[in-house]
Amino acid sequence: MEKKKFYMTTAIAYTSSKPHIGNTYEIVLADAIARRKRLEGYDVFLCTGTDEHGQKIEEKAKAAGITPKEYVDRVSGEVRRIWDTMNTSYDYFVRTTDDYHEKAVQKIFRAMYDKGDIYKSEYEGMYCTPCESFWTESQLVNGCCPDCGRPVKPAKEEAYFFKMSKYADRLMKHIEDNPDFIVPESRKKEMINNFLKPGLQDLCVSRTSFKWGIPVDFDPKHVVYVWLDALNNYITAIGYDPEHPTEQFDKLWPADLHIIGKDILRFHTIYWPIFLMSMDLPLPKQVFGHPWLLFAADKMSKSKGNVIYADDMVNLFGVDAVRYYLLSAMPYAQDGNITYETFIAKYNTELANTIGNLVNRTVSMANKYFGGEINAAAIENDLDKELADTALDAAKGVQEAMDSYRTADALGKILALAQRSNKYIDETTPWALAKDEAQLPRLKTVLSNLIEAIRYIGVLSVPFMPDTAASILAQIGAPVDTLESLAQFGSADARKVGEAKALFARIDEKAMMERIQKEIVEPQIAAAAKEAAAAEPAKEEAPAEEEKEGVAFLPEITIDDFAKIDLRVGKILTCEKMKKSRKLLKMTVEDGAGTRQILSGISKWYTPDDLIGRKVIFVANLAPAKLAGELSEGMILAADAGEDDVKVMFVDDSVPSGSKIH
RNA sequence: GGCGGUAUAGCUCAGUUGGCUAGAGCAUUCGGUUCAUACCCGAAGUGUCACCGGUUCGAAUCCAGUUACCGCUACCA
Repeated sequence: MEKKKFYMTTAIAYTSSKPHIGNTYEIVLADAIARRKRLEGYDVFLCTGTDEHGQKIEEKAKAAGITPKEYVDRVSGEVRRIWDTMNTSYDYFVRTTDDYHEKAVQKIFRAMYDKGDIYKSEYEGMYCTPCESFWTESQLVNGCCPDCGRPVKPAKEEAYFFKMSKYADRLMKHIEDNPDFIVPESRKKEMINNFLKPGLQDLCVSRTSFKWGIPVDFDPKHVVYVWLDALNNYITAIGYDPEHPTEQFDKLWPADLHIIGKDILRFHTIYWPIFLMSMDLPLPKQVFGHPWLLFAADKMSKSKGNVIYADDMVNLFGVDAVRYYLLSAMPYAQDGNITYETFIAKYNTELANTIGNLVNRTVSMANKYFGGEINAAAIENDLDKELADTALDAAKGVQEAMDSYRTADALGKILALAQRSNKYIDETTPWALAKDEAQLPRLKTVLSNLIEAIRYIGVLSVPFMPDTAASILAQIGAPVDTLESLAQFGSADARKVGEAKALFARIDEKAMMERIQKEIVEPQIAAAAKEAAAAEPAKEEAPAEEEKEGVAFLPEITIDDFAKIDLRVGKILTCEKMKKSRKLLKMTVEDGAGTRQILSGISKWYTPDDLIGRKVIFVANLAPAKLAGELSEGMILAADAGEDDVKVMFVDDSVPSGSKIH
């Protein structure tokens, strides 16, 4: 009988910098699901890869003094190395700079154009380079990108647009008809309420402002928008070609599961399905937007020395321990935490003490008492029955949990079996049985049952901790690792077990924390400080994302241009939080001639009390604008004082209101 | 402002369609055991299940409102 196919993908990693452990979570999650599906008998194809185009990369490469291709080759290689370090069993690694991908995307673009779904028009607005996004004037925050807060440049370009609205109704219907299309549920609501219900805007799908992308073949000064480029990896990787159908594509598509981070759900549940509709291709069956892994609920940041990289963790603790943590500590629909302390605690109690020690003590006893000879498991009393039931329950529970990709629940079932097995040892006291010749048959049964329970643990662990599972199965001499062998407790034959070998060495927390401090935290802080100190554009190492664009200056202007701006000193007379807005403060400012109302988006950093009575500089001749229903007649000057920090420019109280600033 | 989510033991979290004295793991205290990686097993707990009303024989669970935090989104100079 032919095996049922299961095509799944991860998002492709953007090659702007090395992925930290939060990014790595995704491929490990996907790998665990893939391995489990294989165990269940599916013909699984897991695809992952790297997303390598875009202006951001073009600029990073320039800063590094190499070509974009050299740059992405390096980062893509690094991504792949980490994926391999994590022992992930992807079947294919796609790169958006691969020749076949680029050609296919060009054909897809042309087909959409020919069909009338893509049309040529003009795009005008403010452009944020790092975010690769256009913004309207009104979207800007303090004249900067609302997403990242960095400066934007005015830009106008001829561009191609995709008619999103054409397919909106069909997409809405699809989402309604297929309740499992978007999971978790809460994410689905965000997509429907924020995008589909208000109505979709046409999407700009080409750029002329930079070169590093896939050229539109019939209009080569344009490159294809990164998302229209990147999303198509899911079909080009398996051989999609609009002109020449391939057997592999016909077999694998539609994808059964796209695993992505919750932050890019919009692209995968709105744009991607619509692109597919335009191509007359079936939609993927499910998109799972997983949560993110956070460092102790704090954002990871190099300057704090708390960026955790997967390879560092693997060096310290071993690949399976890291996989175990990622897969067991993440809640299903909420962000999870990781700290070195919680990692070590979980490692010691669950892996070393509960599972590792169970295997070790059991195999040791089998060798000690019977030279490793054991029988098939046998149920002789209630204790045996309970152990067997727990094992069968674990097999069932893991299946159920994995049907909805709840790896934490699945691992919990495995752990529970290990705990029950340890208890079984206490209840049956093998060391006491060993002292009585007449009890030896019973002792053998006890050990055989234990080994059988451990076999369940081994087989069930295969998708999560492949090496550990293999070691467990080798130690107990169990050749089988199929799910069928778990249908009945005691299905493994009498045999000889192998040597006992510790699976997870216990960690001395104090010593380990000192080592981490010295080997990881301190060097990281030092490196960050060095990077910050070298305010010069970095050359060798790619600069950290945060500090990249901050110092870019705007184009030169003349003194006449400057003279157009009427800067004045004003005293804030009243100030209050605006009910309708989270960011805005409404204030009355004495401007020398009278008073005026000014709104400012600084309520995150200042309370009204901080401002009332203070003198500030404001732009007096800025065209009034209506914000959140209120009029703003000017703009208070404030500085971006750092990442997510704003400081208002206060003026000495001796300066009269209305004073002009030169 | 709109939409959504979360608030449960010191910590991290489970709690399915409302049903007995509200759970698990870690940490804490006490007891047991010695095969094993100073490990394992047992016991003891502590909770106004965010707050306030309501529906119900009965609510952590359903409904209305309030507060706090988070996410998405929006025309916030």
